Amino acid sequence: MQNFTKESLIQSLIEIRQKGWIPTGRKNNDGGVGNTLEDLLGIEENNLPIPNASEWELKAQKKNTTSLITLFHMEPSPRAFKFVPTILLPEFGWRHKEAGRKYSQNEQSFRQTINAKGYSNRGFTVKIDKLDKKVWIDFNYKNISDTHNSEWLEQVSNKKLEPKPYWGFDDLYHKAGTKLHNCFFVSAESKKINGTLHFKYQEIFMLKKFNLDKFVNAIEEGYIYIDFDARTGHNHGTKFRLRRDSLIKLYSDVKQY
DNA sequence: GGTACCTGGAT
DNA sequence: TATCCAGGTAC
Repeated sequence: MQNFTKESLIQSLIEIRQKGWIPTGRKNNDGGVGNTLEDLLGIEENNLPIPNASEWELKAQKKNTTSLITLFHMEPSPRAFKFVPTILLPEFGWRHKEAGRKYSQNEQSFRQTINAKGYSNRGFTVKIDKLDKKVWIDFNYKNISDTHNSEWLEQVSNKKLEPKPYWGFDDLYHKAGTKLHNCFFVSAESKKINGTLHFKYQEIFMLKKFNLDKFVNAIEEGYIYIDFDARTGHNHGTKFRLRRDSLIKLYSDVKQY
């Protein structure tokens, strides 16, 4: 991999911006805007839990989306329980919308995008305990809305989530500190040209000094979401996510190029 | 092949 | 905003 410095990254990103419309390098992949940016920088695809380019993490996002930005992936503790594949998906999951069509008849889904502000309509929420220094997941069937089908309501009624999935502050600090300390955020316009998705990279933000206290406070105040994203055939992992404005606020030093 | 990471979405 | 969701790789 190329050995980037801050200066060479800024230069490369500005050159990419000057190229204008660039075809996606990943057809049929929602992550195309980020993958294509990595391709242009000569970064090989990997799943290593480290910054993309030397000490710099890269985030890209389509301009016209309201989707959340993923900070990182981390499965909850205790790891031995393997919460998502052995508990949350089989015991609390529901029939996938594409079961019997795109997927098998038995395809289950467990997707929850939740924060500390309140319970989702499937009864899940994020809790934060500053004394025990952990973020944990609660489930309470009393908070389930009755809009769900009776089969699922029956399945989870009176069910308890025990033990609670959690993330220790120290683990979160280590993950965020090593992966997110410095970051470039790049936005891109997108459109199809002759049927192929293209991106035009535009705003370039240099974000320095990720602030761990602000990170925990953002979880507590509900600006950071925990996003479970599993179906039977593919667990995409459990993510910590937030909106663009919230991402920028987590850094102490922000510059736009 | 299961699990846990990576890159991100639409309505 | 809430509730759903995508294609990849390492081990």
